[in-house]
Amino acid sequence: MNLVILIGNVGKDPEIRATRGGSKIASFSLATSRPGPKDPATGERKKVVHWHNVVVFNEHLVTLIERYVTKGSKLAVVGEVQTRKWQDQSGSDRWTTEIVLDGFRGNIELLGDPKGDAHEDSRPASRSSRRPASADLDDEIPF
Amino acid sequence: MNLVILIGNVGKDPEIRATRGGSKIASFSLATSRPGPKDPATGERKKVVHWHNVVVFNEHLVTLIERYVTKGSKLAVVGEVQTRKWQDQSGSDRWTTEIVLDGFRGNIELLGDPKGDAHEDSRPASRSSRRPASADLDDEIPF
Amino acid sequence: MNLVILIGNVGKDPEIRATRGGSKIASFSLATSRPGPKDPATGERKKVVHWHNVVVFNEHLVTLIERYVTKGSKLAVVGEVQTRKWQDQSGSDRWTTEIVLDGFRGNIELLGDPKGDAHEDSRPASRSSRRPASADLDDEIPF
Amino acid sequence: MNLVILIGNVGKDPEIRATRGGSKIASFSLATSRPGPKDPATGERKKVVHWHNVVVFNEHLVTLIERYVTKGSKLAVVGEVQTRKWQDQSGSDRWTTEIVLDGFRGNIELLGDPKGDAHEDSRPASRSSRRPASADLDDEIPF
DNA sequence: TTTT
DNA sequence: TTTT
Repeated sequence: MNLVILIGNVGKDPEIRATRGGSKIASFSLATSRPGPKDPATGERKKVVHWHNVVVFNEHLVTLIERYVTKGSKLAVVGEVQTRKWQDQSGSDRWTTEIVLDGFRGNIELLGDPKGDAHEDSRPASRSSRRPASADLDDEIPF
Repeated sequence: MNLVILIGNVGKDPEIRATRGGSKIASFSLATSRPGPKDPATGERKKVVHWHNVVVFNEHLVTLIERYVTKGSKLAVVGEVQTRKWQDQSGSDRWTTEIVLDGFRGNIELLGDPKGDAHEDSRPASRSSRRPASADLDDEIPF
Repeated sequence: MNLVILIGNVGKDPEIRATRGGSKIASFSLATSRPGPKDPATGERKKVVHWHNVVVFNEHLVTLIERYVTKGSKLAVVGEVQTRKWQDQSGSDRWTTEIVLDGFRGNIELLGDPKGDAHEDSRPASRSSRRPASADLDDEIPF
Repeated sequence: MNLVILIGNVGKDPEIRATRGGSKIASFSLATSRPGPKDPATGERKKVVHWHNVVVFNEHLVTLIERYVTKGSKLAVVGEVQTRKWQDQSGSDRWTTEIVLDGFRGNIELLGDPKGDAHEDSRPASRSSRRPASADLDDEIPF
């Protein structure tokens, strides 16, 4: 078993790229945070933040991301932890760890966007930057 | 939320080290595996294996690891994904991702060891290398 | 291991009661939903909803619930599944299953309330029904 | 999100039944346990046990259960909590909560059986009661 | 680097 | 690099 559950906010607009095979991959960074230890001076808790690289191969989820996820979106993500090895320009081994959503593994739940409207399960309002109304997949232009 | 659940096998005997503060930290690698895609030629499924670096700060769990966990042990681990930044010898930024078990966060369940006896919830049989009978913490008989 | 993770909406204002020992317990119902199968006629997906009885023994979390959780709140909940046996008025055995948040087990993350302001990690705005300013635990002003 | 992860032991041999549609359903009880509070008299921790009703609709997993799971098997189970309503003989409403493994949701990992051989990922040894060699799906009799 |  |  290899299961990760994260709830957090997206750091930048997701990147969508295509594989040589023609399928799409989405990737984005996600910040999870929790209250840290109390500052003995001020009595306040600073947040402890961790950043995660999320990579999505599941076609349905890539479509969801293209439509609804932007910088600042709050998401719940279910995936797998994977570390892959690569070589840097000097030929040394390097490792990168990613949260991977692939095949039937993995899920995403939309929990709201920075403008304050959560659209989980609902038809989204217009999303100027990424979501011109004319591109809406379920609402094909009626003329 | 930042929650990871892994079930897998320990790659080497865990390392135990002490912090400057005197508390103990355990670390080990854990392999999770799942059936991969079918080989079209042989019809067999190769396993897909992922390795994870697990780091344990929780004192109770470090004790458990010292007593019962060795190379080959099968474990369930509940923790948090954390990526930390460090500088390599050339001064470049590098990142390492670990599965961290800290404070009340995190848990370990023993699911068996390579010799085939699972000791979850039971008093362990002797564990020659790591577990001389005289070191048994619950059964201190000093003579 | 016995771990449940739910994200959903609270069905009614939580109930808070005290044990004979003087500690507080919070309980509420939580609805999780996911897209169901497509209706072949309309092509629409109805939501499939499941309701859960959540019971919270953890003192810190009870305080959080008293302050911030009302009917409609969206929450992430981490707990344990527990089924307990009881006798109905005719003396027959009955079973009730609950999602229990107890001791160090269990956590709650606030994901927004029906009025649209998520207060995760932030000082809440006034919460008329449940949250008269004078009851605010961090701002005790006894006059 | 509605996600449950259990690790425990199967209480009885699973029951397999067919739906009117011809598909198979497996069901079994699973006991999870954890160390309870220390008995102040003896200093020992009794185990706290919880029983769960697991129902499996996923065809692949039903096959796995038929082949490998018997009373005493240790399993990891990933599923969903679902409560359904029914009427008892007097016509009163009753509720039953189950851990459901359905569609792509849900997974099972074999962690060992009571005879001590874990067969996760491996071809099983003979399993007298449920596993006559001639019924082995991957090892069809070659004559 | 593990395990079945 | 996010969010409240």
